[in-house]
Amino acid sequence: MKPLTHQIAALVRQAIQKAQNAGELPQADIPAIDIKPPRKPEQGDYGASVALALSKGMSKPPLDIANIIAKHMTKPDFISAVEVAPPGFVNIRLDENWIRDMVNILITSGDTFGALDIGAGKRAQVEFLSANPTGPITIGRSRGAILGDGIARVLEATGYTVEREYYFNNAGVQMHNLGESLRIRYLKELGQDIEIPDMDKFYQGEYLIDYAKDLITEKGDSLKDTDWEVFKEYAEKRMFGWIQETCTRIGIKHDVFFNENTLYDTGVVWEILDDLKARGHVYTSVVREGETDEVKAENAHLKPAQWFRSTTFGDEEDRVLVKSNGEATYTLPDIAYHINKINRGFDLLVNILGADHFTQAQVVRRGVVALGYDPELIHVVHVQMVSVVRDGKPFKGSTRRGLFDTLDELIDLTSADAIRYFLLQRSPDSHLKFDINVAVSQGNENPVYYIQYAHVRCAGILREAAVRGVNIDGADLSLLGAEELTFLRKCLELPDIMQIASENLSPHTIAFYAMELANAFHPMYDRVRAFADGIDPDLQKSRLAFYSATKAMFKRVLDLLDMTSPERM
RNA sequence: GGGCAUGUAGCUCAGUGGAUUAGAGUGUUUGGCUACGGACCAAAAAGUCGGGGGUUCGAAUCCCUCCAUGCUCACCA
Repeated sequence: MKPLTHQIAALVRQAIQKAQNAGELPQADIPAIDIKPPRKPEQGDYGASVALALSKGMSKPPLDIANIIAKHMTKPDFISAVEVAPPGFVNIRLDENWIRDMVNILITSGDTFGALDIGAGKRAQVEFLSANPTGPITIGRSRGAILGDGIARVLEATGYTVEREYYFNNAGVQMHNLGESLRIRYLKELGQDIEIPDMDKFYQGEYLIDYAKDLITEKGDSLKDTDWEVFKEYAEKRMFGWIQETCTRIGIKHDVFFNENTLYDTGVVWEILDDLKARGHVYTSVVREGETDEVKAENAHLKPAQWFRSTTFGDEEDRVLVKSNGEATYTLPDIAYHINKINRGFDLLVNILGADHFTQAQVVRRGVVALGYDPELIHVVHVQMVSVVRDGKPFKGSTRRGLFDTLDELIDLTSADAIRYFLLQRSPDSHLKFDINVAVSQGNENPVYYIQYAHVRCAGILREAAVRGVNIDGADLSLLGAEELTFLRKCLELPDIMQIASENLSPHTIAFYAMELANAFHPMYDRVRAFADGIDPDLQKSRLAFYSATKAMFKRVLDLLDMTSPERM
């Protein structure tokens, strides 16, 4: 089904047009019609404020306009009443029997409830977690990973065919450093007295010591005169396996692993460079065009590099594509990669990056424009930093040093469900504080339990029903009262939530909704008993049907978040 | 100094121009368990929506400005 607000907005628009055609309202542009629940439930289920916005252009009091709109509104089966309220709201009441029928819909097809077709026939690609495989996944990086997978799930649920891709940066200096670091560990493990070089470049993670030991077990000292490349290959392979293992633990599975190396192997990187040159966007120089003599003198010792004249496309300064030593910077293959993605024919490209990559993403975007491609296809979602807190104090780590704040460690301490929810519940724009103590806790402050407990309670009712031999055949839904209807109204919001989450690439709205849904459930559960003393068999049946639907609803929402739906806790 | 983002209850955060009274969770205070599992429920207190201007019927939301915080401005990736 389509979101109710969109269906109602269409009806309001039709009513305005009918009134205009009948000469009861003057011709005027109709603005976007926003449908929201009124502040107070007794004012109706949904309301439109469009009469207020039309008042000026139509030179009529908003209340009059609202009355005319209401008069021309058609009422499909889901609407029972259209009312007008000052200063000019058009309010809609849903038909209660239609709402009750939600129970049947949820029982029979709850697993697809809220699915939309806005991406039908379209292919989307979500690229996330891409990085040098120089270390395990940290908590900081896991935010982008969870968000990327969350976005992919939302897009799937709203009709897109989705590919999840990992761009594997296995070329470049950092990987060289990783190989060199392993080589040194290997030689040290062999007993050689080697000084650990420049701390900035050396990866200190203890896992490299383990890898070195494993290498000695496998190959003995046969690699002692080998250079860094063999070690890089080995470290990369091990690291890749580790990262994938962690992904599996948290429920993330990529469909495509794209190796940066292939861009070099196929020569695409240099084709892109030639294309940029042919278009006149590249120049060869020691320093940027227009630099002062002072800067020129400082850099006089360098050989010329090749520069992308990105200032043509609004950049603050030009960027190096090929260093004076002849190697490409990260920028050039990154542009080539994005061109590659565009050429694969996706309708939507989503790229999850840390906020620290903002400038880089802008440069790539300008490169795409310079090559004559449409950058609008590419949606970059920047996640703000995660600051990890433990016992009220900042908790920091670094991929290059030891094993601090890894996602693995956090999964060990908490659960995949808790991490999923915590990292998904906030807007990507917010600076997320991850409190390890809260995530670890099994108490009230942890919303994961509150949501899952709703599902557990429903499961408990179903178990009780089985014991009592009660089933839902022939349940009379008209027996469901105001409390149940309030909850079902909340369920009806899911399609709207899905649309917002899909269009804005914001799965956190679903996480919030899950909390609201649980918040609507628990108070009702306390008052609406299925099997307490004195409840007659017909009412037991209808309430059992209702809780069966409720269970399906929580299962659906938890599935959307890729969280488990426990039967017991 | 430039760019991006953030600033909403003690804390963590929703809120994509609409309803005399700005929401949720948590925390605080008070009350409720012979239970379809209390990991729950009920109630209360708690806010100059960072400050100041502006736009209009109407602003937490849009514009300007100032303040504060994070990230970023490499021939690193």
